[in-house]
Amino acid sequence: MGLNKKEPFYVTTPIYYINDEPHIGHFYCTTAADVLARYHRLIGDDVFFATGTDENSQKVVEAAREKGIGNKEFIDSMADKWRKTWEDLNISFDIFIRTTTEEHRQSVEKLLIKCHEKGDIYKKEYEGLYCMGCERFLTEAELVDKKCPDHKAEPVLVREENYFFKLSKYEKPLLKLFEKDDFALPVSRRNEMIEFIKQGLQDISISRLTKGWGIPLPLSIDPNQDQVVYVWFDALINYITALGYYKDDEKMARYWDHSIHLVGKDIFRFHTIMWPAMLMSAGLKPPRQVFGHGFFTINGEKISKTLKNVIDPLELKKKYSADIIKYFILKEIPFGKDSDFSIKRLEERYTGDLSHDLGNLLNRALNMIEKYSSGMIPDHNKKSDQVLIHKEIRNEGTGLLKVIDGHYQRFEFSQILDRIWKYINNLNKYIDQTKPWVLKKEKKEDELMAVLYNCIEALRLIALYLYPIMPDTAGQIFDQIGIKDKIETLNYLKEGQWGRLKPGIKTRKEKVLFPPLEEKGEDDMEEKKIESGLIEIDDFKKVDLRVARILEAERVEGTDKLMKLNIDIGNEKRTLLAGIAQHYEPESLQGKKVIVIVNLKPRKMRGIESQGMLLAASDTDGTLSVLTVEKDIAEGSKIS
RNA sequence: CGCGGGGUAGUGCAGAGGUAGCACGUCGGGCUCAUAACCCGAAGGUCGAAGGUUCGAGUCCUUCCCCCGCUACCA
Repeated sequence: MGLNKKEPFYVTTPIYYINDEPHIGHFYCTTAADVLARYHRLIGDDVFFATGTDENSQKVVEAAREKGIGNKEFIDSMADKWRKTWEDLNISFDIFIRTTTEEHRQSVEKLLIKCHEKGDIYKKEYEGLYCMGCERFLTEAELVDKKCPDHKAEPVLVREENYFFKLSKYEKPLLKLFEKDDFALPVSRRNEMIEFIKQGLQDISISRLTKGWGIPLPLSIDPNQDQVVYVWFDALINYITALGYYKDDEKMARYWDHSIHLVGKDIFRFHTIMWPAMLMSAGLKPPRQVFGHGFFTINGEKISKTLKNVIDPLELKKKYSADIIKYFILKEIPFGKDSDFSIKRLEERYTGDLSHDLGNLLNRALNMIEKYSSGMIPDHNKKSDQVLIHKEIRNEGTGLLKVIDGHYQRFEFSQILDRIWKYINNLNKYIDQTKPWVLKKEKKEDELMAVLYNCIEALRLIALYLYPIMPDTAGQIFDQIGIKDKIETLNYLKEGQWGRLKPGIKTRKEKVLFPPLEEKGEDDMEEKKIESGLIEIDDFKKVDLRVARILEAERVEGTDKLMKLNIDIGNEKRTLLAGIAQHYEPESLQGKKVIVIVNLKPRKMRGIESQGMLLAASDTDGTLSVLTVEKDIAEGSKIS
């Protein structure tokens, strides 16, 4: 790595789970990979950038059946959705990997056979607690109340004959791998993994009895052909399928030694322990680097489908451009840490940093050039280079190139933006100090032209530096300055020098960059009201509240809090679940008139569908009281 | 319980032994090229608590408190 050597560079995102909908967290990781890819292309490296979808999960079958379509139809439509999402968000991936392709099947087979030849795969009967939701075996220690903590379902005792991979054999080589201090980042997570290995590794099951979906084990390993490869084991292999491992493509030799996996902290262990071991077994090198980034909360809450706080990046893009979102997520979070995502913060950043600092700077510089230099880039005034204030602005600008490179090597995206913005602020200051409008009045033409040139030249550098993170914005700045070249085609090192901008070019000031948000209209107002906690009467009217009479109540088996209620809402009877079992006896509820939301989207819990929600009040002492009506009133009565 | 992360200005964060910093917000001033913008200045902190080490402690040690995650049955 480094600015002077041109090297191959291979960056990957995880392949995303095909049943998921893309959300801001996926976008975060993918953006980081995109930024790295763009930066390395810019400095002249030979870049390959892979992303894709993980499609061999058992749950595909269920999901397809639920939708009433074929498996293939389902995965094709979902894969399409993921690919389109990234395309729409201007992600510059080179390949989109799908694990249901024949190529991937061949990769998996090839790698497995290598591991098998090495003697690292064996058959063993296994008995364990299997969670259908997770598609994995759980240990006793992981269970909460005998249930899977993620899926709240009791795992089933499964006895299966499976194929195992000798992970335990690789403890020492793995520890050795971790000695390379930049193999696994950030350091905190690296240390955790080292501790984990030191506690001893267990062999892992890598196959499941077939249920008609997934990659069959190679014939030479499983003569019965009744097992498919465990989805996790096959998923990791996508990273080499992308390089044509199955056909010994030259890409494998070219890129593999330069691989960087960006992954979420949740799957860091798979990528830094299991995956390297698999590769070593197959006679391949481990990945060069794995980076585990942090997670977002949304307005302080964990991203969760049940909380309905999943933010679709494409929805967000309708109001804020991809560049704006990218700026925000990379600026706001030190890569590797967790942080919060909120529209309020995003808008604050937009107004302060993008609109007022950068947008306004470009606008004022172009305006002055139009006014004082008839829209032409003025001549580069050599004499001014000796004046301290001008010299400083030049040096800071050209010096950034190296500083930024250092931050890229360490994945410090927020620092890159910090440094660029420091420069933007200094430029604003520079204009204030040199006062071009005074120079004009005093007819100091030479100095005026020097200042104008320096401003616009500095903005050219800013655009250049900004390109990997905000490609559209950078392009627009180039356009408005009047430069015809596309940034991605330029020689970065050369363009990072001062004075590349040729005098005499006509500037092309267009629409202002990052206009104030208010102009965007009513959506905005609504958003603000919600943020401030105020709602419109119409918002309230969306909620259909009714009086209901409880017919029967019973505790839900195996839960502390859930009570199953059969209720009568006048024209129909319904079942709903309420978390009140610790506060009420079932008998005492019978016949009670209570208040329920009847138009709430039904939701299944513990296998029972709850068709509504019971309203109750609770205080900080933990007292809970169900809402009821003050006079007897017919069930089904509307509340408004 | 245990293991991690964290508690620093109104808010969001940085700092890891030597005069408490940044951004936003607030207040005051300047400027007029500009997107009610930009620039300058000020106010604002007993750095979670208590003890200790040290000439000197956000920074090291000990104990404790609180928040968050691992580990969300409040649909």
